[in-house]
Amino acid sequence: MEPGELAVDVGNLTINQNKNSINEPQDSNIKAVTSGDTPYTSASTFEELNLSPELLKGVYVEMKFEKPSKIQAISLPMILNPPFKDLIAQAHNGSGKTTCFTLGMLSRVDPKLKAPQALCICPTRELAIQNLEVLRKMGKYTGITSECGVPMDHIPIHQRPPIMAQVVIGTLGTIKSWMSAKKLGVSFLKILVFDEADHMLAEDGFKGESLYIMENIKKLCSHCQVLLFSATFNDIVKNFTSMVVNDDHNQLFIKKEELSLESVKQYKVNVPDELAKVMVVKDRIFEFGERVGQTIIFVRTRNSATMLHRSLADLGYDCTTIQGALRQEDRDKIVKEFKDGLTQVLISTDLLARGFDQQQVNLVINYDLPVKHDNRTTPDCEVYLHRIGRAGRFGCKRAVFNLLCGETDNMIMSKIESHFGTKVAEVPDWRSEDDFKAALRSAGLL
DNA sequence: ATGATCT
Repeated sequence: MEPGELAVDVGNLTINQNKNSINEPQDSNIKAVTSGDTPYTSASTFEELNLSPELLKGVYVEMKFEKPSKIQAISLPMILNPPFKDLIAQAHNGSGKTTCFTLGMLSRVDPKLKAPQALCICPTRELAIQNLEVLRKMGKYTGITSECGVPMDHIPIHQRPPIMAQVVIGTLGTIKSWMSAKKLGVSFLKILVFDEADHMLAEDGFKGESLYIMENIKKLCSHCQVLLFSATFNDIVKNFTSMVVNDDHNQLFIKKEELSLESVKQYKVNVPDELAKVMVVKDRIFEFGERVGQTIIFVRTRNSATMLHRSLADLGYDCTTIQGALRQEDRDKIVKEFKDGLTQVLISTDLLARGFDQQQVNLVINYDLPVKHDNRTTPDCEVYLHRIGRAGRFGCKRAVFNLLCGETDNMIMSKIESHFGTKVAEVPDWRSEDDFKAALRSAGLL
């Protein structure tokens, strides 16, 4: 902590949950570090935030929110009030981060100025589209214009008119190309958001590209508020974030011990070979899965996504698969079908590991464990947390099955367990229907 | 040899 900064333990503030989030993880120990002597009062109602009547209507009528969640109560006064300091905020999956920066963007836009004033950068096309849908819903009565910056049509960038929308939400690559083609003016930007910020700033993530955008904007904008949001910030990224925000910024972090996985029932299943993995998926997941809601199966590579999908399809099991090599239209179609509940089981690479919000998902399968890309024997604990965060965003039922094959997998799994300080129960026999039933029952799913 | 974004 910098000298002069004030650490406030806001752990005992009243928790005001959104009506519709039954099992919102308790952000019980958010550590707030506010810089300087700017006082902030936690907002117990949305009225206190001085939102426009149109925006407030969107919050209540469209979003059906009642009161700010914990992260919203603490972060929104920091985001919405002068001097509009930069913010680094960590909060649990499903705790309402999107609402924080969406309200931030919508309320800082000057409706009369028809130019990009808020920009949100996301790691994937799917997340950008999802975030834009939330923003349009929340901002329905404001008349604020928005545009999705993802590769969509086949019109070359140079044949496009300049972007006029007041809020732009998009993926890194598209935003970057729009900027270098001078189609996205940033002179009037007031607020810049990085969703899944730790990944956006990670060395093995999108660090270089993010810095390009950041520097480009800072050259043309004297004062643009920067918000960094994620459920995870490892120590390396955490240290680096101070390089991209103003020295005089606010921070909200969750204690590592508090980032617990308690609300998810985790299991490990030892299998002898890959065929056994496929058999577990078809005999257990398909048998029980449909009864307990939707399922996402995470695999490591695009190729194994395709292979698993083919194996299951050959056996007559109905599921879909998504990965970055598919055509954009196909990706959109598969996500839409899944969100509409038309498909029950979706196989995915880590494309959907972060941020993807589908409340009916109650089961997550780690067909392959999440590992570092430069070292396949090292677990990627951040990705693990994000993957299991896809399950049970609504209601209190959720389970994760980790399929382990061989010594290395067991070693990786035990490293994940010790990293989070949790013990993952083992399903004794992968062939036993009763063992799976017992596991699902214990998770509250049967 | 491998996830994610663009030109």
